[in-house]
Amino acid sequence: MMTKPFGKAGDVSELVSSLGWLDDDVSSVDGEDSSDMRGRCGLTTDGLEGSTELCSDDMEEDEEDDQEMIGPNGEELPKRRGPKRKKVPKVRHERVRVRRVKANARERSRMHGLNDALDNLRRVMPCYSKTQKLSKIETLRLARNYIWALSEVLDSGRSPESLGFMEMLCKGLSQPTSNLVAGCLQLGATPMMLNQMEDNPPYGSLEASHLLHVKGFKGPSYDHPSSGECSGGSPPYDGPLTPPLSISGQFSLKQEPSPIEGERTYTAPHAGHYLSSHHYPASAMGGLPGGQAGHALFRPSRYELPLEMAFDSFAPSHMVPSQMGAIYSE
DNA sequence: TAGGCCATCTGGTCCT
DNA sequence: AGGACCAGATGGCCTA
Repeated sequence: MMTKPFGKAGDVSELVSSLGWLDDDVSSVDGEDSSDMRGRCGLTTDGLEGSTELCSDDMEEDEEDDQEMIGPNGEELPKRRGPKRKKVPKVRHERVRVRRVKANARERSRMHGLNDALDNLRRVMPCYSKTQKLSKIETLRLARNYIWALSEVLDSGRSPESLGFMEMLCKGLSQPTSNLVAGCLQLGATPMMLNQMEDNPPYGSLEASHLLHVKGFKGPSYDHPSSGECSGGSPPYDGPLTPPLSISGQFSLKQEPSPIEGERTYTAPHAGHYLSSHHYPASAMGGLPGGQAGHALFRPSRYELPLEMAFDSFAPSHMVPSQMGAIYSE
């Protein structure tokens, strides 16, 4: 990944300076810390370049140390009292810089690991596409809902094909994401699913979330992930990771309070709210809009379709807009 | 142009 | 001392 110039480092140091953090007195606290702080001045790209300009201010201050202080009106100010500030050797600055560069690299690596984990999480969500990634926050919300919904299936025998299941999945999600999830669950073996077949490598460590598809899950009778073959091994890859559910049940407008988000209220449905924003995943239509290379993040609003088209593709034949109340309502 | 999302840098804190 | 983790700041990219 390319590194970017850290353009505001100078601004920060200015701010810090204006706050007096770079005052001479700082040197009496800890030489390394103060030099570390001053070392931010002039940091450019990743701290890899610009090492020569690093801490140039610091050196200038060192020189000022030996000069007479001049007041705002040109008058001579008394020489600063107190212990003479130690000159921080360049070697130390270099050490600090190297430490910072290494820390940056570690931090990048750490964040990449975090993003990889998030990607793995995306792959086991009910709607996954390599080319249309859910945002981080939406991924986490959907994962939470997914766990919650699957737990409900296990505990209460609620059918994963019920509207309630999808409602649980969509609670708290943005409307575009809700629409995406709803679309995925209803479309079954859609182009998106085919896309996943191609996109997904064998990936078995999170099989619990595939249970609806992989194991032909029908309800509580399914082996709990904590037992049997699902407990420790990695079952062979068995098709798309997303459970290709088809919502065959009648939509109801019943709103249940969320046990995991009590503060959120889902009010009475707005007529035609479901898919009302016309947001529609292009991959569900069999392809992505061209161009826009380099930005894989899911931008649902880019894939707008007229509401009628969306319904034609999403909704079961028996479903009418008036029945599709507040899948998502906020 | 505003807003959302992201990657990166950074300093602070805690732990080993 | 150094690494992991965290949160704030910042700028880039993209879309509406």
